[in-house]
Amino acid sequence: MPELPEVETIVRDLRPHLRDRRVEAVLSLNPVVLRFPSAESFRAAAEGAVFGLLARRGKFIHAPVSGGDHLVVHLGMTGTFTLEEGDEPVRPHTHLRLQLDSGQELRYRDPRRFGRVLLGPPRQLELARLLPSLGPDPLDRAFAGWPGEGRVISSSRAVKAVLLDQEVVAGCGNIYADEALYLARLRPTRRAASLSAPEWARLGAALTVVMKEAIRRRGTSFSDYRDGFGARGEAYESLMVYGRSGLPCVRCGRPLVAQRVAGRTTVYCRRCQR
DNA sequence: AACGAGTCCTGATCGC
DNA sequence: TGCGATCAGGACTCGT
Repeated sequence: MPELPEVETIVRDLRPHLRDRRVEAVLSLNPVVLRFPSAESFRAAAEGAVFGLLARRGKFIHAPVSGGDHLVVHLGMTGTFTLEEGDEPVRPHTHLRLQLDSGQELRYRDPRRFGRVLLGPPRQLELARLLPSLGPDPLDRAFAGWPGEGRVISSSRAVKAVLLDQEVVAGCGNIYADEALYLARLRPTRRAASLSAPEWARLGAALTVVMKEAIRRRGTSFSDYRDGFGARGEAYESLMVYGRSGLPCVRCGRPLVAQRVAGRTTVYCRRCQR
């Protein structure tokens, strides 16, 4: 599933290629993935629009266009957002095709349709609750020291559940929550309120480390993820726990265990994570 | 407040 | 070979 590193990779890939590109035509649009506005309004606003500089907010791709609107894309579980040549075959489940003045096409594809597309002024989308409010981003400079010098997060929820809450940390999903907890040597089932300030600081630092390392490897491809040009990432090989249930812990050699926490499959080491 | 369960959805995998 | 069951889960809603 695309999380922060995957979305960041896509944004960095596409940013220089989309800048100043004009949308010649909306070649296809599946209304089921369009949360706002109507298909008619989308077409009217998109055609002729010129892209500015792409940005990422949590797991959302924000593509500003002339006139102040943002084309906002969330990839859900299986979404891809790629720049392809116009004569490339259109794959199944392609829900949006924008023809650009470069002859290329910007394509949004999502077999499982958990993702979404919006177009509008970002502030208005937030006020209308079409976009959620997001917590601090592990890639921001301001994230250093999260959750705050000497601060803790008082919650009865499992610390894993807290990491998956986009209002607490923007961009963290199941893979990197497990990886960060492993790096910080914290058991995912721990009640958040039981973590000390140094443990929180460790976790915050671990989040930034695992995200940056995954970006360096251009994201984790274990199923559907592709970068902005349709290629796979190679972070899967460097994962310490995710997808490694039953395999030896790289630190102590004991088999990693899988357990459902906060409704998600969670993998950790019973010895190394306390 | 915060949990679990249900919902959406398709493709990969597994057992028979 | 092929079929049905199961599982994967981000974000959201609803009931407890």
